[in-house]
Amino acid sequence: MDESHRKRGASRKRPVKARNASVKKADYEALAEFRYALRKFLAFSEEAASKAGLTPQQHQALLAIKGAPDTDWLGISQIAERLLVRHHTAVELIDRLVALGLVVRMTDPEDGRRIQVHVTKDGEERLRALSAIHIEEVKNIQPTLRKLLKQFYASGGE
Amino acid sequence: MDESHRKRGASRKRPVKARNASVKKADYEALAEFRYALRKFLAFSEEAASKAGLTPQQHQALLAIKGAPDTDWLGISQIAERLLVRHHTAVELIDRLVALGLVVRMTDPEDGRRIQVHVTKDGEERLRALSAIHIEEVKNIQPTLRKLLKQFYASGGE
DNA sequence: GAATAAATATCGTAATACGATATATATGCA
DNA sequence: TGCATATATATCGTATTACGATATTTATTC
Repeated sequence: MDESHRKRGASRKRPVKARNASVKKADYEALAEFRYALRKFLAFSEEAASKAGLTPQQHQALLAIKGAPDTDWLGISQIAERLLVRHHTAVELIDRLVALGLVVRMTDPEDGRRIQVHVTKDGEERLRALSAIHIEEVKNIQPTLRKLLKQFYASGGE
Repeated sequence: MDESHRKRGASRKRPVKARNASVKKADYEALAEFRYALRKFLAFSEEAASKAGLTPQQHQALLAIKGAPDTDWLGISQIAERLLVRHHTAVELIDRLVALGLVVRMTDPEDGRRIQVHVTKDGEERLRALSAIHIEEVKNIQPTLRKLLKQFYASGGE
């Protein structure tokens, strides 16, 4: 729809910003490959979590808590932030993790509204096993990912 | 569950593969950060697709088709493969895209069982706009992603 | 100490991926 | 040729889960 604009742009010495004027076959291929790689990694992660008896979100919640800088617990809202979901979604998620005995709720002594979500011994063990194989996997896919990212250096711009 | 094995391994001069023996705080943080970055990118993508009137999966289906090497169409099964979903999930997904007028079904002249899913003019335009901003975004997050990946070079091993 | 804000919780709903199953076409082989 | 089996796509009912709307509890402010 911007063909005419491109033409006008092309009449200048240098087009200001070609934007979506030219997205080439190679660009689609690069994006598609990149997304496929991400999906593969995410699928690997889901499979691993599933084998450990966890849903992907449960795994990510545990990781968010143990991966928090400085502390070993998080509040509901902070978990929601890190997981990019709404507060009440985090509430429900934590409900299920509590039911599984993988986290516990403790009211914050300094603010009665807030609760601290702590990972239990059992939760920590499962997360540790999962994390170990994830580190391996990230190492494995790193070269592929780097190669795919590199394709975008010269892409799409003009 | 493999604690005993670890113990036995630890009695050797050098543990063969410490695996999940030691996953440190920094490892959890690195994994958590990495996943957060992926979520952010995926959220950006969802938002962009949504603004274009598409679900994330619809966007990915269009991208998979136009991003297929050598051809400009794909069969249902191939779409399912690239999207890592079951065949019938892809069928339903394509149903919705057909309803939106973004793709069309054409029976393959060489195999009556197979159908070719082609992207329409309208579908292509939407995908082009989406792809342009995605290329921009990937360029933007590249440095962050590379930095995060780098953290895994020395991680978790032993 | 009443009003407002912040954190967490509850409930009903909608979207979608899935398993089980069905249909249509192709292929192999006696 | 014709039947058995395989492959590709389609249909239907179900379960999971994230969400919006709303409620409850505790803090804060003036």
